[in-house]
Formats: sequence, structure tokens, C-alpha cells
Amino acid sequence: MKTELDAAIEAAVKELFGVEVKVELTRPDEQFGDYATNVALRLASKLDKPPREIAETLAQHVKDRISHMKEVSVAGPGFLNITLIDEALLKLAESEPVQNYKGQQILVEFGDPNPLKAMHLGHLYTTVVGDAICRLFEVAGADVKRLSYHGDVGMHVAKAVWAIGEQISWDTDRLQDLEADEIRIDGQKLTIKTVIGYLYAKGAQAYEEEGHAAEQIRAINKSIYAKDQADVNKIYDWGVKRSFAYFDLVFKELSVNYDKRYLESESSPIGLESVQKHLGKVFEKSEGAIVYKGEKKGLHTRVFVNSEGLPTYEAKDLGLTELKKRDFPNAGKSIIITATEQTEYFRVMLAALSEFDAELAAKTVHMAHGFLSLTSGKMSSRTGKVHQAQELLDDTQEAVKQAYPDSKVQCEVYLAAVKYTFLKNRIGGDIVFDVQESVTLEGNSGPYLQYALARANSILKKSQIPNPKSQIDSLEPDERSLLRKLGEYAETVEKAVDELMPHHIAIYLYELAQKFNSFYEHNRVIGDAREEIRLSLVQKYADTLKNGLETLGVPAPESM
RNA sequence: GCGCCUGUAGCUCAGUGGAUUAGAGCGUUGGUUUCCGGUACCAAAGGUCGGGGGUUCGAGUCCCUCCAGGCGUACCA
Repeated sequence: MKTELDAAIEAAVKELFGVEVKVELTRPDEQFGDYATNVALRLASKLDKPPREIAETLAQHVKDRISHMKEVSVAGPGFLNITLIDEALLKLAESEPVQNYKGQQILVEFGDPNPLKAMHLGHLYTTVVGDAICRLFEVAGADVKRLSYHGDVGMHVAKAVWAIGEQISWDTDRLQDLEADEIRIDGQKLTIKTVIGYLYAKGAQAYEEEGHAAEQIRAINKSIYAKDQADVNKIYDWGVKRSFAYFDLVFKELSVNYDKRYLESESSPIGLESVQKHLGKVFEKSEGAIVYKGEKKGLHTRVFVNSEGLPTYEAKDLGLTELKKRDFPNAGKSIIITATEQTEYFRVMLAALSEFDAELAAKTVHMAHGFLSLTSGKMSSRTGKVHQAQELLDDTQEAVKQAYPDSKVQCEVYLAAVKYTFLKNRIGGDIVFDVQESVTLEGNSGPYLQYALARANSILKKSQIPNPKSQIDSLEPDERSLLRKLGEYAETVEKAVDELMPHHIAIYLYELAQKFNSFYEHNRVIGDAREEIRLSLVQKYADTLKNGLETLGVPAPESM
């Protein structure tokens, strides 16, 4: 409906002044009205008339011709402030977001933890953000395919295999020891969720110290490719299997459902072939390696195939774009979500791709997000360097148990705490996670929203009126204010989809919940003379909040 | 050195080229309970929007420059 109003004002401008102008209504402070536009100011120089005069003319015209308008006033240098009739607010509150991606298939790659390595904070963040982006596309009508990509070969794998081997004295029957509920290594209490990450870190440290261990690790790396050592094969297979089993557990808990998983061992040969095929035209030899000279496009040179003839990450990623194209030839858009550190890298990779498959390169978009850190700043006790994802999840879960000891939905609450904290920030900047703040009901948190929903549900359950009808004649100020906020939902979702920024929805939901809590505090619903109308508002509010939380992937339980 | 990103209240963050007063939350100070879940609500204090120029009738927002921090910058992923 908002777009109809935009168009109506555009038409009015054209009729009055004979000028084509794009009008986008904005949401001003509530005291000024429901919508505002600065179109008169933008027209002033074009028409060579004072902006206030244009505004006055337009205001009168618009008020008379366009329905839904209760009041159109001119303010300041020439703003048009529009107050809608209550029926129009109701219509807005009932409107659905426009589906700009209807029928389009969209690929989104995100998450990407590597087997035989820890799943760390960054993986957790990128997984939640990536899933939220997917949900935005889905709300906009797209057929979304969630993809992940994992490094299943390479030195990191060898380091972990070495450390696991040492831990079990290369007796592969003892691998089952590492599947116990509680595993004690070096005085650390570990679980199947954290043991591989811990051992990887041990292997990585041993490798850095050079010496005998490093030699062995290099030998293991070769064996993994050659598959010529039974014990290495066994540990590798076990490690990959256990890693994915753990990742799947986390993804399931986060309600993230991937459609397809790609492995580096698959993309590697395809990428290599692709680079060799375009050698001389796109890529060139330099110092024994095959590189792409990004300087011709204002970028920098990157190695695609190293001097040993092995594909680097660049070539593998090139191979991955090809794999995705084979699997999903009709995809209209392919998005890759990673941390910002890879921004320049992707520019070069896509620049190279554009030279031999411009169409695919044009469809492929890299999206970068910032880094996630913890307020405590403490070093991880388990890896010594980076925090494993599981630590944040465990800590938050523990905090929820303490804060809500009697809740029957502790799992939903802790997931809301984690996800909402991630999603309320604009994607791109670094974010700081504070466990206590994420869990609290005092402030802008996931649990606050869940509580605000639970209170509304509680009212709805207690009322004797089964299907409250919305009679919107003569709303009281608090009622109107709530309805006005509800009417912003559809356009907020549209904006979030348009910019691929879920935080717009997160912030809106918080404002909505505040509006409701304030309404709740000052207005009785059950037993009041206005019960039916108020109940209908509460119902709309609960529906909107629930829908919004689900759009973000945040659980929305009935009660807490 | 070069490239990209970031810099808004003590802290964590929103902010669409315009309207007296740049907004939230936490923290601080002070209030509210014959009530549908008070884990809530109401209010106050707290800002030269990193500095300096410029464009404009108007800049947190656009341009230039400087400062500070982060990331990247050829064989890691």
C-alpha cells in the first residue's frame, strides 16, 4: 500500500507541475504524522518556486484526491506531513511485504567450518547471519538453496590427524575413547563437540615448533592424498565423519538446514582444469606459479596454482563456482558470505572469472561481515587461541539456566539470546558478544522479545472473546500508536530484503515490543469496555512479532 | 607504501540530504504495583557525530584532507 501512496503523490506532482519525480515516503517522528516527504524541496529549484508554496499546493491537492489521507500539513521548509485515517493504518498493518524475488532461485553459501578443525566463533556468526539472509530471500518469494563448502584436504587436516594419532598412540581401536561423553586430555574436560578442535590446536602448535612433529605432519599430509597408510586413513575418515556429525548437530540446533555440501577435494580438480584451460589468456605464469594479474583491473596479483602445480584456494573457489553452476544452472543469483578479510580476495577471484564466464561472475556476489568477539576478552581455555563456537553456546545456555531456572523453553531462550544479539547489528561491522547482556530481559535482547510475545499470548489465552473483530473507528491514542507501528512491518521487511540487512527487522521488532509493553502497562485489555478492539490489536501484534522473529530465525515460543 | 573497512553518549549500537531536541539499550540518578506474567513501565542527567576544510538554502549522512584502529596486500584457507 505504501508504494500506492508513493505513486499517487508522483501522479499528483505530474498533474500539478508536469514534472516526473520519484517519491519515497519516509516515516517521520510520530508527532509529525504517519508519513512525510521532502518532494517539494526537491522540486523547488526545478520549478523555480519557493518550496513552501509548492508544498501548500501539493498538500491541498493530495488531501482532496488521494484516499486514506486524514490530514496533510506543510511544515518547516516545505515538508509534507501526512496523517492517515485509522482504516488506512489497519490496511497497512494487514499488508504483506512485496515479493521481489518470487520464483527466482538463489544460492547462498555460508558457514563453511572445516572438518578436523574447530568450529569457532566466526563460523557461528556467519552461520546465523547467512541463514537470516536466506530467510529474507524466502520471505521475498525466492527458492533458496543453502550451500556450504568445506576444506577436507590440506595441512590443517594433517595437523589434526597427527595430534589424534599421538593421542591414541596410533592405535585406531582407541578412537572410540574420543567418543566418550567426557574426555580428559591434558587436564582439560572435553566432549565429542570440542575434542577435535582441541587436538587440531595441539597439532598446529607442534607444527609451528618445527622439529620431528612437523616432519611427521608433512608426511601425513602426503599420505592423506595418496591414501597409502591404513592408520592415517582410519583416523582421517573418523575425523571427517565426527566433524560433520558435530557440525550437523550445531546446525540442527540453530535450525539451519543446508541443501548441499561441497568439499574442496571436489572443487580442486575442476578449478585446476579451469585455470589451465585459460592459461595465456586470463592467467599467466610467473615465478613458477600461475597467477592472475589483478592490476589490470585495479586489484592485485594472486596465485591460482602454486609452483608445485597444486591449486590454491583461488583456483578451488573458481572450481566451486563451476560446480554450483552445474548443479543449479537456473540460479539467478549466487551469494557467498564470509568475513571481511576475504573481500579483496573475492574481488580478484571474480575479476578472473569474469574474463571467461562474465555471466556467472555477474551473478556471483560476495558479502562480507565483521568479526565476532567476546566482551570478557578471556583467552580460550581449550584452544589457547580462538574461542570455539561451543564455548559461547555453552556459556549462554548456562546463563539462561541461571536467569530462567523454571522456564520450560530454556533452549529456545538461549538460541534467541545468541541469534538476536548477532542479528541486531548491521552486517559489516565487528560485533562484541556479552553473554549476560544477550540473556537479560532488561534491554534490547532476544529474551525481551520472547517475553513481550509471551505476555501478549497470555492475554489472548485468557480472553473469552474467541475471534475479536477489528473495529477501528475512533482509536484511542495508545491504540493508534500501536497500530501505526504494526503498519510499518511490511515496509521494514521490504527494506531489509532490499539491502540484505536483517538488523532492520531486529530493531523494528524491539521498537514494536517496547510499544506493546508500554501499551500493556497503561491499558487494560481483559474486562475493559474496549476489550474486543484491544484484543484484535494484541492479536495482530503477537502475529507480527512471531512472524518477525521467525523471519530472523529466532525461536518464538508461546510462553516462557 | 597501496587498497578496503571502521570511528556517533562512560559502554554496546541505530541513524533515510532537511522541521524545535542526533536516537535506543546498558550503566548512573529518581519515580510507578487494588495490574491481563513488574524479568515490566515512566522520567532525568549524559553528544563540539575522530580533527580540519569544501559543496548546499541545509551535512552524522556527499566530496577533499589529516589522525586513530582493524583487515588485506603472490604461492595459507
